[in-house]
Amino acid sequence: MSVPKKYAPQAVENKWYEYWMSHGFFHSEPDSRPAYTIVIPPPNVTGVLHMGHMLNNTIQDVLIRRARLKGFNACWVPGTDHASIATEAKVVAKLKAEGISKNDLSRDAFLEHAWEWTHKHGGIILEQLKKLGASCDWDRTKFTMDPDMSASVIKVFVDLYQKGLIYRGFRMVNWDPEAKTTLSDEEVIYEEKDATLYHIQYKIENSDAYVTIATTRPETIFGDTAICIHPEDERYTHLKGKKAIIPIAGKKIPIIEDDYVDREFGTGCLKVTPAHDPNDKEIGDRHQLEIVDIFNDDATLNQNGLHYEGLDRFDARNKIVRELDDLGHLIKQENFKNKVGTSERTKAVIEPKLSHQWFLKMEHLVTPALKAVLEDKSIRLFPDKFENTYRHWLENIRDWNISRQLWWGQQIPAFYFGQNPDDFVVASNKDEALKLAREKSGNAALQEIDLTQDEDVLDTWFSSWLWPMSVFNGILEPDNKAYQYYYPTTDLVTGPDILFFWVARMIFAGYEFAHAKPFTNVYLTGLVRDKQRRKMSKSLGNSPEPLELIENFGADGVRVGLLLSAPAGNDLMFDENLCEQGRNFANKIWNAFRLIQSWETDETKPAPQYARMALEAYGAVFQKTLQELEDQFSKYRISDALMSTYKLVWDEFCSWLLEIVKPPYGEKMDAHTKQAVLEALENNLKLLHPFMPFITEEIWQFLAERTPQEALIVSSWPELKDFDNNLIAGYERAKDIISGIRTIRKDKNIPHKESLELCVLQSHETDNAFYPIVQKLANLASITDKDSPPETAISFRVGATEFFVPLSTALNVEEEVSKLTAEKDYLEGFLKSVRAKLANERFVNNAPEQVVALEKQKEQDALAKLETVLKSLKNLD
RNA sequence: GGGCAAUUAGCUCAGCUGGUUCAGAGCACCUCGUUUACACCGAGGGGGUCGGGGGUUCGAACCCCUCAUUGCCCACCA
Repeated sequence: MSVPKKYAPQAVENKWYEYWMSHGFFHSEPDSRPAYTIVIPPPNVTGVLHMGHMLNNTIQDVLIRRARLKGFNACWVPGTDHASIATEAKVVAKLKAEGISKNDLSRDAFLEHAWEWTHKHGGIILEQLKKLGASCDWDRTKFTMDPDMSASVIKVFVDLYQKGLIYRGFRMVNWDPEAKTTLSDEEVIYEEKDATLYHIQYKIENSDAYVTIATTRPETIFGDTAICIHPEDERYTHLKGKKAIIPIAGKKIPIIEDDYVDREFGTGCLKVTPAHDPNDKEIGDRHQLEIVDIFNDDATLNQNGLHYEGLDRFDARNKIVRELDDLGHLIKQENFKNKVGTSERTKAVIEPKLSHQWFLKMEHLVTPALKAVLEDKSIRLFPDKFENTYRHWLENIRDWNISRQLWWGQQIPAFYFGQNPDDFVVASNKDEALKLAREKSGNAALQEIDLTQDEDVLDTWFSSWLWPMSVFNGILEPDNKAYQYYYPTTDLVTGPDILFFWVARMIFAGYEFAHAKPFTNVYLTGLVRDKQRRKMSKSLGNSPEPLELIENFGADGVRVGLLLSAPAGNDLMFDENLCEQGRNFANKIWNAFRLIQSWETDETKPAPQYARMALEAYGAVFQKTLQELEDQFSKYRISDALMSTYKLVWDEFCSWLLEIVKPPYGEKMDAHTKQAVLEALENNLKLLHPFMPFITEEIWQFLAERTPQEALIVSSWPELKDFDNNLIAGYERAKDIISGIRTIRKDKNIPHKESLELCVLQSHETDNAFYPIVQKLANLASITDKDSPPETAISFRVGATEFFVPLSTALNVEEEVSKLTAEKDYLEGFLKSVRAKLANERFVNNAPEQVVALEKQKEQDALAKLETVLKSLKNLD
């Protein structure tokens, strides 16, 4: 098998992905090994892969591949989310484009379209993940609307209802007039917007007086059922007990007093519209005010809006303002900054609306969830700064509105049998429901046909909060082997934007239904932004096409690019240069491999001293890196871990080790050294594999004939061993000496081919051991000890040791003198400051002994250096 | 309105409980270098008064106060 000169990722990536799949390496079954489980944050079933998914899933794959190498039974469960509102919106839009209105379809007919759409577009995103190299257990792929998944959701709903945690309530909820459904508080995004504060005067009944209120929503005057003043506001005492007349409508409403009113704001007078504002609703409840709803479901005005009936709320606002102005009721308009809630999905401005909805009580669920994250730390958030956010949300949580006026999703298992609000039962199937309904109504003659199931479906998150359990069928069959084995899962990797939507709720569900946490570590990624820090979005066109990136840089390159600058919780400024760096790294690895495999060996040749030394030292450096990686991974500092690996391979392995052991031109290599280098390469491939699975497997398979069981993906992580720090220190000194000589060559324009001599003043044992390396790499004819500096030579120091390179060409005395003089000046200044410090009694008395001793050592070292500098200067005179 | 976090080289970020290296990395930049793995490369190099101001300390990028800027989260002031 010949090794191609260029590494061509595309063919290689497909080849190995198929190979891994066909040998079932991604598949996991419970066994005697410890489990390492990750469940994917299920993307929307009809979604398309974007850069956020790329980052997220690369991190998950790195974790799962490393766990697999470390001997865990690694299981990464993939799947998709039905994404109730998002998918329904897409289907509605698609039907609309075909000239079909959702209103004209029956529920069943609509669902048929939705399923068709799901089957057509569903799972595309999972296919895209395969290109990235995601080693998911595809046999376990789940969809949140799979029959068993839906059954889990229904079971949980019934269960919570029976526990009294789910209830039906008439409350003010967030209404999305575009999707015509309610939304949870979390699905509403508040944005500051420029608005107008209208001052409108209402006539006082039986009087010529007026009262002026300030409002941002003049269109709601038809829903006014009171004017409210502060009880102690002296400006308005004369209005107490009077009635005001709503302009245009002419309706009389009471003037009431409530200390909710802020006297400083606006006019100090508030119009009360209980049907369309949560605060007004509360005031209304306190004063038993009438509730007048003026909107239809699509936020057009209803018959209460009189001649504005049928108009959209914003059109109506403009027209009403004009009419008020014409009638002389508009006193003033002022600019005003207002927070407006919009729907996360449709962007429509949210309308507060009173309606019957299903709610889940949260109070009881919060307690174990707070404890796990903040007290026991049995669940850990990375980075931990999110603990604050988490705490705050949980401590201020309100009941969760879980019903949605949509069709795509799990239909609420509540069945109505009568006209009263309480005439319903909750059951997981119709038979059960009928039984309960007969009991509850006392009417044994009730038939199935008398039952009407609630039209609404459940919030998407009411199914995805079960995900870590339900993918293993843990809700329906909690004793099953897989669930017992894989749950609780190990890591969760997701964005902080769904910390409340999903992460916290999974923790609630875990403790409520499994009495155990759903996962141990939560890695929260940042947002992928463009170079200018803008969010990536379709409309800006600043989002690269992931598959094109993979095409251009290889999946390995893109993975490295994404990881290089993605510390947990920090936004990632994506730049194609990062992928280029990843691709370059792959190229480097490829060429190192090509170099090594090209070496011809001579069995009779002994291993040279320099190679033995370098390999031993490299071994220590490798172990040190291995140790660093343990630490970095335990803190989920994935980009640091990648950088450590990057430097190990590029700098230590390629730039140093390979350059040192490389045989002189035209010579063969000894077999022992080549073997050792090959082993080092294999170990590097193991460390690299989680980051760059494809190229590493490709090289691994080139290196030897392997059976499937010997594939890199299922090999083993290198063993952690003790290492000698002195060995590394000595090696570093050798490198410094080599750099010193390279600098001289560069300064003096001496080509590498021309060999030099090196003289050492005050030689040290440790340096000695590594001289063979220095001699080889710096192309030295000799290294000799000297008692005093040679006549014409350039000096440099490494640590306290003085080195000289005698030059055949005449030395530029002037240049040397000025260089040495500068050094002399620096050392003298340095000495002065150290001595000042040591002369400072307060320092000597207060600082720890160690620190003082170190200062003294620094003084001694500087003194010694100064001495040699002075000696050299004298020689040059 | 409340809370949290950040501010260190041109860019993106490290810098653990204040003390061994005149502050580190990667990328970018500059100089030189191609018959001998790789120009998707090599060698060498420049670059920061650690956001401003005060304070504590023998000693501060690190602790305290204050100001400024940015980001995020939460919140029903019309």
